[in-house]
Amino acid sequence: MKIGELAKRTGMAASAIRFYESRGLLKVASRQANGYRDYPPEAVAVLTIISDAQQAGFSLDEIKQLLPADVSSWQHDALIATLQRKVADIETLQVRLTQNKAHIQSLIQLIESKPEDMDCKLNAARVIASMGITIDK
Amino acid sequence: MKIGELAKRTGMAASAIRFYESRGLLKVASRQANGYRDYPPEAVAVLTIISDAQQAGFSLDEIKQLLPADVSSWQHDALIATLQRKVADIETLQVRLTQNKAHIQSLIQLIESKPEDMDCKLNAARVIASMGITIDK
DNA sequence: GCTAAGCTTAAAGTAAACTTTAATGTCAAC
DNA sequence: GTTGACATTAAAGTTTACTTTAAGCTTAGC
Repeated sequence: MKIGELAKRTGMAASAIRFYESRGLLKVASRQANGYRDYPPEAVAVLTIISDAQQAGFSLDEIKQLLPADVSSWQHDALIATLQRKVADIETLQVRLTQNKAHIQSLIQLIESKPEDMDCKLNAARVIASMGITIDK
Repeated sequence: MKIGELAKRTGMAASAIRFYESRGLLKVASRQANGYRDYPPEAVAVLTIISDAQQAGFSLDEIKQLLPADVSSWQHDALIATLQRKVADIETLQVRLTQNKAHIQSLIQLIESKPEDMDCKLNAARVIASMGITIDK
């Protein structure tokens, strides 16, 4: 498959795919007789992994560590340790998000129940104060 | 409080604080007689909000929308709409994180249960294949 | 045979979020 | 009264993750 189709299938730009190759995340694609890159179907899966890992908060360098050029050289323990660190990171972020969400929701409550006679500035101050208290770590 | 102490208290670099001011996230600090920035204690809370919001995946521009320069000019409805959009964003992110976490965990299971007699390449291929399947959106 | 779409490359550009640099000013301590 | 820590500014530099550009092949359709 040529780069355009791979791009279409993964939703990525062809330029991004070439970029990943240049950064060593993708092994150098074989070429057709005309010099065009020729990808095997598995390339879709690899790009999907890259995009998913990115969404999970991995940087391209981290992903590169997870997907070394030579697949057969994966280091069992290092790989597991990395993955476990990521799970821990995700859990930390989840706790954070849950708290922030609760705090934003109580803020919405607070603003919606704003007493009509309370002047704008006081209300704003109250909002700020509540954010300071509730979003605080 | 001067910028150095604010930096120490928030764990941010002074240059970052000046940068936030320049980008309009922080209202322009008042100055001491000597020209040094002078911050009220609340500045710590505001910076904490900024840092928390960032960790939750908000860009500085988004945070700026949440924390306009002139606090007294907050528009009730717009504010609530913004906050509700943020809750929705957080929920989207939560779903994604939950999925990614599950996928990483099943990957760990898979790698840990690697049959001893399975050669490296086959195992790696299995891992890749499973990532394609499991991490897929 | 021509045009348009799609491929190639290297190199430059972009956006976000800062940091670093350089040149200078202030202030507390010795 | 000079050293050293901390402050100021504008401007340039950095990193990440790409995109865009320019200039030039290849290929499919009319």
